[in-house]
Amino acid sequence: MLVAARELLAERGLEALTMRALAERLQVSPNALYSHVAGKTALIDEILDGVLAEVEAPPADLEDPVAGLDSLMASTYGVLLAHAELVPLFLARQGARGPNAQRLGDVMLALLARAGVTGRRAREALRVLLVYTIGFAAFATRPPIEASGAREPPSAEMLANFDSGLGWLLTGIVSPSR
Amino acid sequence: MLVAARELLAERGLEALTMRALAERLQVSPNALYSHVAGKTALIDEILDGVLAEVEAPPADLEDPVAGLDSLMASTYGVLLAHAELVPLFLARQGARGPNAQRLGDVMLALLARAGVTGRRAREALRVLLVYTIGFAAFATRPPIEASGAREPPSAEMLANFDSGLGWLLTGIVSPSR
DNA sequence: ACCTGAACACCGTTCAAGT
DNA sequence: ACCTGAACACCGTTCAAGT
Repeated sequence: MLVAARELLAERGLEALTMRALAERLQVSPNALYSHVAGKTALIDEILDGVLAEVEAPPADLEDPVAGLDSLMASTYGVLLAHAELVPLFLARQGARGPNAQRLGDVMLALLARAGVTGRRAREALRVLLVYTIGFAAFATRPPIEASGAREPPSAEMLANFDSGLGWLLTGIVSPSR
Repeated sequence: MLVAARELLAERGLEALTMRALAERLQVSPNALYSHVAGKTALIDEILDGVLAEVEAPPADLEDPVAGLDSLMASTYGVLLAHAELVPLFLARQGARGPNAQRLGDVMLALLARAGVTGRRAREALRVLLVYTIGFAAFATRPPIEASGAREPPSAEMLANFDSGLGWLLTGIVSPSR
């Protein structure tokens, strides 16, 4: 059922992911799905969390926690772009919940702690980094609102721009608070 | 019709904004609404753009364009928080379209130009600032995904955190490119 | 355990017709 | 110009019943 949902999403997009369409693809009646999942949002949560399994942990030989955060968020960004059709769902659900999201959050907090950022400030930094990453993926994925012309695919330039902003944020996060 | 929609939104939230509910509130049949607006998303676009009219332009006696951007984004953030129930819509629509959004974008681009940021880099900076501001409003507005405990209202601390990140971003944006 | 038939309570939108 | 009645083509979900 999860794989059928992902196929549907990949082939026909977000709006086509409907319990009824999913049932039809599985050659089953719509309500049969409720024997396997609590509801549509539970299904979506499972899909989103599954995608996060693709995020790569920073290389173990990295001694610099800030470089680790940089690497981790860049990987997350890449995974989001690779599943562009899901980005609006990540936005709507403000991330994901589930074991993979939990693990990702823990890794981020550990890296922040190693960088000397703890407690409330660490939780705030985590929020900012997630907002930035998911938000950027959303804008890279769909045309910007001032749509002036060409609709480009996620470009190397866009990725570079993401990296710049990420660097600015990380610098600020680990700099001494005012 | 627009005021009725805003009332519905304020009183009963996002999910209650339905063409049928709106029609009922206006004591009119659902399809009658289509004499006044092209469809539901057109209605939403009008509402979102209307909210942006509340954003205050930076004070005219500010000679520093970066301070102007700081002020402008802070005002935008405040307006978004004041309409928390609309933030998910801003996310979904990735901003707003309409005269007010247009004007806001133009002011931002003018300030960026005065700060020496033009062309593609200016458009990217605009995107980043919007992503950051809307994304932060979304996270300030609803519980974060790692929801560890208390659900706080948008706090002074959250606003301070927004300001910090905004400062980091602005610093990076106007610093010479690598 | 997992499915079906039937239904409930909704949606947004269109069309023809009325005033 | 602005409205209505009726309908279309959908949704997610529940319930009772079957195997």
